[in-house]
Amino acid sequence: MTEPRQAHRLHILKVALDVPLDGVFDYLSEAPVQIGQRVVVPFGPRRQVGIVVDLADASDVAPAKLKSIIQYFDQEPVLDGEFFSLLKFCADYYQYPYGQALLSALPARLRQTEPARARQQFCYWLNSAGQAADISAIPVRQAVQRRIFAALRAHGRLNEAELAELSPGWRKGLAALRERGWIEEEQVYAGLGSTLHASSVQPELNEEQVLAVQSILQYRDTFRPWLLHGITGSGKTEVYIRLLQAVLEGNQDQALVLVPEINLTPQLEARFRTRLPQFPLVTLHSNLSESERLQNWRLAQTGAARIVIGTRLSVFTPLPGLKFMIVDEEHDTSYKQQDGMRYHARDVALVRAQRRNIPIVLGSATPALETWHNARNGRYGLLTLQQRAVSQSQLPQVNCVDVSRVQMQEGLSPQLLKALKVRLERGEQSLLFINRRGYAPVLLCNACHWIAPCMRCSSRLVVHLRQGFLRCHHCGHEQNIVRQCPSCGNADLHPTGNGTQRLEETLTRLLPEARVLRVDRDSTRRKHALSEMLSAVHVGEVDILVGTQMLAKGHDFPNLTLVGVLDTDSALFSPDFRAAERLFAQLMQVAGRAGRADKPGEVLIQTSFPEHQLFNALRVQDFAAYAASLLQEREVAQFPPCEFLALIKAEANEYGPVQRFLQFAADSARALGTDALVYDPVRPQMERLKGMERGQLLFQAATRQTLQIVLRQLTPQLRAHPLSNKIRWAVDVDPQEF
DNA sequence: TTAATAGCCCTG
DNA sequence: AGGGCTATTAAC
Repeated sequence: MTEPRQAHRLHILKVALDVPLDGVFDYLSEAPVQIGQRVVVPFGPRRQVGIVVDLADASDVAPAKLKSIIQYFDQEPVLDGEFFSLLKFCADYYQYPYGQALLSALPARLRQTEPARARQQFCYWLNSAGQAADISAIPVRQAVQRRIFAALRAHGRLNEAELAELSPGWRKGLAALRERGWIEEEQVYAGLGSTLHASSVQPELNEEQVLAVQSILQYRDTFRPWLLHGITGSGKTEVYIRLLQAVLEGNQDQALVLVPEINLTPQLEARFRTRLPQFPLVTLHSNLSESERLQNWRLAQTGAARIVIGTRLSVFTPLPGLKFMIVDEEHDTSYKQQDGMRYHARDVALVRAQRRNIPIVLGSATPALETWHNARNGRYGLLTLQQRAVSQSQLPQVNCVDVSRVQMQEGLSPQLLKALKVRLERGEQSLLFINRRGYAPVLLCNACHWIAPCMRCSSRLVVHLRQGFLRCHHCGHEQNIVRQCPSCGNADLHPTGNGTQRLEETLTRLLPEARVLRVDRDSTRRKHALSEMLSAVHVGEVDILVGTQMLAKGHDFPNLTLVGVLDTDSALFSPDFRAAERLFAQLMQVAGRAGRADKPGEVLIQTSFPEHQLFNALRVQDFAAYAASLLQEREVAQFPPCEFLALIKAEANEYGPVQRFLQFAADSARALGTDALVYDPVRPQMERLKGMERGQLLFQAATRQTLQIVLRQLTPQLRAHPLSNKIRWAVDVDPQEF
């Protein structure tokens, strides 16, 4: 790791820029500059933000070409060597230009040429006059003022986040107190968190949890990946908390916790904040404003934040004291970046842990097959939590309903309807899980079987009856509902199949006494809609929840005892080899929603294939057995995790150039004499998307190294190809979607 | 990627 | 000649 050096007599700077070109650019510098510093440079006719990655005293570039730095951000903390080396590794591994990789890992504010200003926040306390004052001096009607005053008395110093919890109108109240001359203030780095709700209650750990904590703590300051395999409710979070406590206590070290999406961050964050109030904590996710993001990132970079909870991008956050990492729900697909540099945050985290020589814990109830494979072959330590730590509750009973053998009523089997009625009578809650939002997935002509297609995608338009339009869920295209079949002129067009809206409608009709709530992307678009809905469920204002996969994750509903699953069969025979793995993970997760407290749960799955091994494994909640059978399939097919894949994806207005470009790629790769298996260019599932014709080229190899060798030589050839600028293309190493 | 400019057809 | 368009090229 390179320490920042001063440029004394050296005056050539190697600057990385956010441009899709290999290599860095040389600039002249009049002033001393440090490696890791941000600068503004002239680049062609424009100005760009750059990062100084190296210093030199000579340049290969013609002296006349060399330009000077326009601006130095020399007041900012510099980027450290670990940041450079991790992104260098990723740029190489994922075939992405180094400069772009570096810049894309920075908060947006730092990619702009304007000086970056983080949000300034203050903390407040009572000065001696305030301490001497009495609350009776504040009129009773000034409730906010009184509350703030009382809180400052009780807690000493309060930051803005803490004050905001007291009242949304805290600024006014505080201004009034300041007016009285009672307040003292100081700039503070906010986001670090609140100690208002600190809790010192340490729940008792069960044996498995104790073993997990002890095992992991045996190997500090060593690269050691652990799979913490724990079913929903088995107490993984408590294990994380104990580990963080042990790792961070009594030092200045830092820990990074990766989470899949903002959706479940608030819960984890809240628990960490109450249980670990002694460690300043910041979050990094896309819901932050840019100034908050920059501030939190800086707190991480300077070491002020001891715990960082973040989504995939935060895996690159500079953390000088990083000693421990957690990747929660490590199987989650949102860890894979699907554009730009297509990195997998879990894999990058593993690389980072290895280079830093620190332990890393991957937690999941349904690990990715890659991770499971490594745990089974001993490369990762395997720790299992099988008991449900939350209570003495039992695992849910999983049953399949064979939909080919029963008379269905608008998508609902008699068994499922009956089960719903039973919960209604008992005053318990049910969840119906259906992965299709909208009213009906297709609009069908009964006479000629024409189906309303999307003009820009290879997909069907989904009927949104209430809003009165058809919508493509892939490109967002909307149009009025067609009244007459454009193919045969028939006016007999029917919304066919079940979506969340229709299911909601059906339930309201069949079970009029039930209070039905639909939770999908459409109904939760409003800012706090989801959390409002979830709390409505919690206080018992809802009997039946109808929802998409967004309900599968991380929400506990103690009174929920039935989960019905509709329409899963498409994933069972999907051409995507990971579809079944994902379905299994999803069903395990939904099953975990049922019967969390002392009430036993039931899961009813409607399927035409009740004997499918996936359901058999689900019935006994046996991840290991199902994983073993999947692994066997993958071995035969030579698919991951047994072998490794890379994909070149390309798209353009017409398929012709896409095909020619990919054929060139295939021919060149073969000409390079690679050991990788180079397939022929094919069209993906979704042949056309957003008006673009798509194609892809698959590479398969026994080792990552083999793929790396061929891609390293091939990518520059592709960049130089005449079609390179006419089509859109990208290399996807370890692709997740095909 | 961006943006300047080279080249080209067209009109007048 | 000059407008308006696309293709090409350079960027430290």
